[in-house]
Amino acid sequence: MRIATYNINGIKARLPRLIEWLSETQPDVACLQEIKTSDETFPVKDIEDAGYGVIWHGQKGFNGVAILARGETPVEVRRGLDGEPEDEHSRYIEADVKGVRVASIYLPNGNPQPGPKFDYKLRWMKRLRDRAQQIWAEEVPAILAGDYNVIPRDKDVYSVKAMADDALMQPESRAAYRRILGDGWTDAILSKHPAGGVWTFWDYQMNAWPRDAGFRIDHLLLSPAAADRLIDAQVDKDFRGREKASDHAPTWVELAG
DNA sequence: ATGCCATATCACATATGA
Repeated sequence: MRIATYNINGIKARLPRLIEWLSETQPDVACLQEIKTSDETFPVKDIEDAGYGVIWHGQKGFNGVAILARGETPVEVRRGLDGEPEDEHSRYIEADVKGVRVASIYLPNGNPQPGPKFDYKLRWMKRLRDRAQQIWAEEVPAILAGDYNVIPRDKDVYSVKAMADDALMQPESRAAYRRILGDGWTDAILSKHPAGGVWTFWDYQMNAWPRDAGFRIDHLLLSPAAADRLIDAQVDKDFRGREKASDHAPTWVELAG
């Protein structure tokens, strides 16, 4: 069973690419981020016509997450995180699908730092960890997948110097990510590619894609019951090079069974 | 400090992104 995460940077602009990716790679479950559309305007019919059931948590103009499942509709468990009722960003949706608990996560970018956006990022990461601990206590196979906007290690970025002041690799961002891993979650790409040099994002600017100047910010975190079934973890890098591509590439895990 | 590119919206200018 393959479970993927894909920040598509606008589902309307990316719809042909999304349908093509679903058709070519046939993921069993796909977590999307940055759908950038309201609940009312989500292209549910196009996705159903491609053979997928879907739940989504939209927002006009930016943010927005969804979970797709081949041949069935995910059973929603919750949308949004506790701890900050005034937070109206659509960044989290969670469902039970094909025997696995799956979350689609769009973690705040946090730039510029320092500042209120960075503070929001760190608060959001604490709220995510709180939810992850609740899921952990349920002892279900679980995958927390999405755009974490965190470069975990220096080996996960093309240039430490170029990104040194970016919110994505500040010590506080890394520490918050490490605390979640410290609770026992397995970073699937890290576990299969410990040497690093695996990118999931390439900026549209500064010729980043042709230079292969990327970094790793899209992550799949596995609970022990899911990690026990981990066969492979990869990036569909090819899709970053196509016409009208997202700046992220699809990233996925293959689980036994 | 800003633009570089891209997507979006009360669209020909501005917010957001990473």
